[in-house]
Amino acid sequence: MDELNQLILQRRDKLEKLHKLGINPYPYHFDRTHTSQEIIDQFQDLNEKGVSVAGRIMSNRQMGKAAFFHLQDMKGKIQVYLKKDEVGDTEFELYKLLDIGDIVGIFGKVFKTRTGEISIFCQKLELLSKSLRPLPIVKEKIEDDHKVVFDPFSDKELRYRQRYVDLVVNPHVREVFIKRSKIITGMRQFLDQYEFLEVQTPILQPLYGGATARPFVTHHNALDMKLYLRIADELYLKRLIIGGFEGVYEFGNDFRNEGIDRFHNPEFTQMELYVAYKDYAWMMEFTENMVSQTAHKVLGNMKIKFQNQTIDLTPPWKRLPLFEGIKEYTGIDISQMEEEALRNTAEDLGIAAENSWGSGKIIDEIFGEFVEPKLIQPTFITDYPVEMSPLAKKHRENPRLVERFEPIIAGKEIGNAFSELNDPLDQRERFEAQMNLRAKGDEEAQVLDEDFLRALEYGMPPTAGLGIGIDRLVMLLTDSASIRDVIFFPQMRPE
RNA sequence: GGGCCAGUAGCUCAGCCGGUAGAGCAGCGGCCUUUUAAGCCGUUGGUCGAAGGUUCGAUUCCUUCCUGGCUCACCA
Repeated sequence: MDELNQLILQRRDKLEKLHKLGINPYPYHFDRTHTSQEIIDQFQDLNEKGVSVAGRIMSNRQMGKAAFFHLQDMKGKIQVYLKKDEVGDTEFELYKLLDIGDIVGIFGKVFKTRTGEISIFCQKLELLSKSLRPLPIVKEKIEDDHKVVFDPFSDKELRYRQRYVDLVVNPHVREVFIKRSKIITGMRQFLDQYEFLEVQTPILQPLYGGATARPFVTHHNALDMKLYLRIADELYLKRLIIGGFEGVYEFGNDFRNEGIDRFHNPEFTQMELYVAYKDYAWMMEFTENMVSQTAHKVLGNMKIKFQNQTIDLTPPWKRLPLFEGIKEYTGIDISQMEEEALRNTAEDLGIAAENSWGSGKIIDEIFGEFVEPKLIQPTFITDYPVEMSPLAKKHRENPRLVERFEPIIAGKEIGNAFSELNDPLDQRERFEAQMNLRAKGDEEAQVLDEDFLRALEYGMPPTAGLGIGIDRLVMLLTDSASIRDVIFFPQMRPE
């Protein structure tokens, strides 16, 4: 508990006075007829008409026996003009006990002030919730048609810890999260056109799989067993394909017990999709259509600005096989190299390859260092080495590769997809190879899932699968530099 | 985990080659019945992130720690 400072004590004092005036500072409901935005949009029709609005007081200018203040609701702000002659002594007393941050309801007539601002001439004022804690005051003015903000609430630590305050005083933050919601809705609408089934699969799993990452571990008391928070949905969604659903998707949170930085939060959102009888080539087209159409729906454009770069999401996106990409950006053809040669090449390129790394890991490092950051425009990197992708189907033309792609935009992968491995014997071998890596000390190597293999043995149709990192996509479409700006409550150390 | 930077009033920030703190906004009091970063006059408010050290004296110098940001490493 922090101590009650003077400002809070003053507000508690006002609360007492309100009680003494017989006013309930926390009443039960309020009937509003319009939002702030509706009044502004429909001013021609509403001028001189009675309306009621509700919202939080965000500014206050008292001038003797009259006052102006702004109310903020979900859609914006509207000015209220109040004068003592109109509302009477009692309500003017109430007004004087109000603070910025209080939530009030107003009945009044729409009008335009002398300076031209659409406002409400208050006839009745009702307190809906007394605020006891001072909000950061952010002042702004319109200059040359754009908004100038003074002393914005900008301390990142405070903004993340008290996101509720951030949302109240920083409209652009609200916008980002509205867009986030629209992006997810847009994707869902796109997916539903195909009649895919939206499903939920377990978050608490006895075995974790579907990705290479360290898990969070927890314990179930009644069953007295270890459980893991999922690192991916993949293996359960494929079980559903085996069960006969021919298209399933899930928006869900995955949990990875790894570092935190501006691209990583331990808890993040992913959309995974699996479609029977399709392959990764089909999925590439699907992906570029879904992302570009969602962007168009939310932003009205397929050309977007991201960190001072212009990115064109219009399909088709470039297809670039992994080895060709590495050749293009390093001049070295590593496609035929064995582990030893790869290791030497990596060293020559200045990458300190650790002993536990297999060839897949080394290739991934070279790619991540020399190619990925250069891929600003949307690019599908395709055809990864088989060791890097234990759940992907071997390439139809080259058994050393798998049919996999990652969509890369602005130098960051936003997803991962493949023709799903449905050969149960091959899958068992791949799992075993992973177990060997694990035995060598690779803590992120995947674990063998006997039930998943049993499911595969019953037969899974040819299937294409896709995972899209929703947080990264939202960053891209909202021009946000940090994942913390697109997650309401990013992980923080306790205060 | 490494490197760099930051933490001073409710918010945004000054100050600091040592002498126990300032501004703007907010708040409080006064004037003001169409203002808009309203204005004018007055005024309250701080264990200067925490602990230790150096010193007659530390917000200022040193050490350690805490929290956060950026960045590198690992990863989606």
